[in-house]
Amino acid sequence: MNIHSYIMARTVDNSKLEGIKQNAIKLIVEKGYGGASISNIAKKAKVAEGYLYRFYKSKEELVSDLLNSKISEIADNLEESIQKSDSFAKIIELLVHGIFEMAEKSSNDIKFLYVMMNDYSFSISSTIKDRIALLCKELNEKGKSLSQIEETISDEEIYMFLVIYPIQFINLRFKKFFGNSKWTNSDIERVIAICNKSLKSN
Amino acid sequence: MNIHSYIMARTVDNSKLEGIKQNAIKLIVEKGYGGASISNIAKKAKVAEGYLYRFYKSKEELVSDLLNSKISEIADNLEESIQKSDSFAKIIELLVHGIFEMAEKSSNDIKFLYVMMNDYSFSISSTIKDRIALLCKELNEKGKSLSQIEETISDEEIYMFLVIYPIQFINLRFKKFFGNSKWTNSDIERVIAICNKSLKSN
Amino acid sequence: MNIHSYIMARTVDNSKLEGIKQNAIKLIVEKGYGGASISNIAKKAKVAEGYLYRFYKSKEELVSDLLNSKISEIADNLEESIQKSDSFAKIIELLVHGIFEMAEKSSNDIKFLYVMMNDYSFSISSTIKDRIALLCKELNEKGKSLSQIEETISDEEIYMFLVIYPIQFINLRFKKFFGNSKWTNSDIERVIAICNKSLKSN
Amino acid sequence: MNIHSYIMARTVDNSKLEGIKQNAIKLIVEKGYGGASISNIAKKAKVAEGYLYRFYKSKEELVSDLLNSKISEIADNLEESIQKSDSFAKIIELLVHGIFEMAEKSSNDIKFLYVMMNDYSFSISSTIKDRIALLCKELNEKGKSLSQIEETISDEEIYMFLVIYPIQFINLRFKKFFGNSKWTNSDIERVIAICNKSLKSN
DNA sequence: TATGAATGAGCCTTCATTCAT
DNA sequence: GATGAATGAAGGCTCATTCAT
Repeated sequence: MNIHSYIMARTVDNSKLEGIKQNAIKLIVEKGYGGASISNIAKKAKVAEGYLYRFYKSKEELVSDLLNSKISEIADNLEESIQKSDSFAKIIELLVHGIFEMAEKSSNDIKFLYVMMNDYSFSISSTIKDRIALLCKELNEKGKSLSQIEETISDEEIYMFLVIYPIQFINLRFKKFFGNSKWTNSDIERVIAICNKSLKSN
Repeated sequence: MNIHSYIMARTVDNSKLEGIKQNAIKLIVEKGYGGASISNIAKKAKVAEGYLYRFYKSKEELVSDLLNSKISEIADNLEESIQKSDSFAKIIELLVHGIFEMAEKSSNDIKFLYVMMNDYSFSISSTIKDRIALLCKELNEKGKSLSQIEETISDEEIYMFLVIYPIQFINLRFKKFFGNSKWTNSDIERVIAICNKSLKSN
Repeated sequence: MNIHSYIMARTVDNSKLEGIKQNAIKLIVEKGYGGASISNIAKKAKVAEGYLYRFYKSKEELVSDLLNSKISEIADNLEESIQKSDSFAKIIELLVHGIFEMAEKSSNDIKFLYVMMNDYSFSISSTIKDRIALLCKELNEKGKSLSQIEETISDEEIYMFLVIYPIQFINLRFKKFFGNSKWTNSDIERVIAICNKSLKSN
Repeated sequence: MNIHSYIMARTVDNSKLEGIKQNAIKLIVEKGYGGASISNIAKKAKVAEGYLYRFYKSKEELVSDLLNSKISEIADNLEESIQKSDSFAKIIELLVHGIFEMAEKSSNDIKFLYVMMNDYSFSISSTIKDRIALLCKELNEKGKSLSQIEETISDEEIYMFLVIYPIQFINLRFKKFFGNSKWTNSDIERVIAICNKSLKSN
């Protein structure tokens, strides 16, 4: 095997794996975990049923990995937002925009996150949970040291507003609970404003 | 047949249906919709598998009814809170306490609500959705007429804070995401304070 | 209990049993043996499910009895036709008319007979089978002694023409295999003519 | 993979599907549609239960296909008999022999046909029904143009004698209604003679 | 007598998973 | 690597039958 074919193989491979992942997410969102059969996922990803088992040893592992990887994206987003900013307001802005971008780019991803995070049968790996908790703590401390967030705010509340609130908002829109689906820039600004108002010291 | 046995019969009957409902909720929370098999539900409820079909014509109907009935409890709670109060702060207080009480009385119910509301494969009946939207609107108008909530607040945001936030908070605790499970009275007061701060005019 | 109520009871009783029988026949014809559930039969007969088991110890027994009783009607018809006639042609005429009348009076009965006779999972009691065979033999002998049927005709052929042929013809019509459903008097005459032509000596 | 194993693979494969078909037919004949469970069919065919669903999307489809395919054999038989013959008597001879051969080769097939054709819950595809009706018409016209069958004979009567009569006769024998099971060559000749006598002009 | 609640075996079907090719 | 035939456990659901009332 020469370099060329090696690169080809890798390319083909990754696109196939990516197809599996995306269709798994899509089907789980649409039909739930039980409704997303391996057979359907494979069919939509144009891959043989058995192929999937080269990467994951079970359906559960596939979904678990997917959940952890998508949550990690949120954590990455959080981390970057912290690193890139010097004020608490800036962090919120970056983070919330980041989450909305994720929703814009792939609505299924954010729906998937929404569905899977709010569940007792699947759970996020404790490593990632710890990472997120730590980032919330760091953010909280930073905000307080800058006197930009209220003293009484807990790490948990940081998480509630910066992670849960945007995800819930976006999915409420997807579900058209209050009629309007999707969102405008002013909706995003509004979410940012709410977070600011709720957390910041006055 | 005397009165006693009559009452017994009725009691036994209702307790069977109640057992089905509660064990369905419990199993769905623990294992998800797919993981909660009719066979398991029946076994735990100490009832024959087929018996369940006297009340519901399918598993889906059972779960749908359960979801709608639990959501209705929240709506009832909301409605009562509005009726019993004369200030916006009082409404929030009653409502949030009501939700925590529900969680206290039956943690599975609030977990079930959390799991099922955050899902794309099951949905709340539009009647109940409309009812809740209307109550949020009413509440918003009332709050604004009393100048107790900010002018920019939407009905949707009322819903986000008064319904979503408490449910998310409670389940975050159940999941021990930030270490501590359960909650104290001061946690409840804190949730109320957050809602007030976030919504009220200043 | 006085005579009046006794008669009443019997009357009610028989009508209920009759309802069970007729609805069983109807449902079996429409949906097959498996599709005719005791629950459905009872519902249509306006009787409790368990009531049926006062008369028959199983669903199979019910259907078996029904089959034998309807076959017996054919046998009775055959017997009467023989007794009432002095020529072979007259017998055929009476018998065929009798079968068409049965179909006219209750299409379900003749359909039921058609469905159940052509089956390997249910069978006619050997007593009735013997009775019919005997009647065919008697008829054959009578026809031959009168030199009205061909010498080579067997008892079996008598049965094929006098019982099977009319039943098959009627049901072919019910099924509209050749377009036309139901029949006219001339269709009946035609069946009689065919039987005569096929069996009689020339 | 060599040619031999290739052939083997194909053989095994077809034999599995064939096993499913034959055992389905056998069990339906023995126990009726409801009594022939997928589980039993699969067990007898030495195949996993689920395997069946690679070929048919439901039990009903399996049985429907089987019925239509067996009826088609009769239609093929009819068609060939017409094509190969120049006289009406020859057609009858070929056709009746063909049906008896089918019964000889696989008694279950003819029993299955007998059971399923005489039923109101399953029905032959209208395409095949039309084809048979057309063949009967063709046969009738041919016979009449040759002055070999009576003017009054209808297409329906052609069907009654050439298709129904032999099938009914064979199954009457299988059921030993008149004692004797199976048949001899002279029985076959007798069926042919009856058909001729009944239909032909004199 | 008559009911219908309650049972549980068994049905059809789906689907995660394995493995020979 | 990649396929998809084949498996069989388990799922939802139906239904004949029993029995307390």
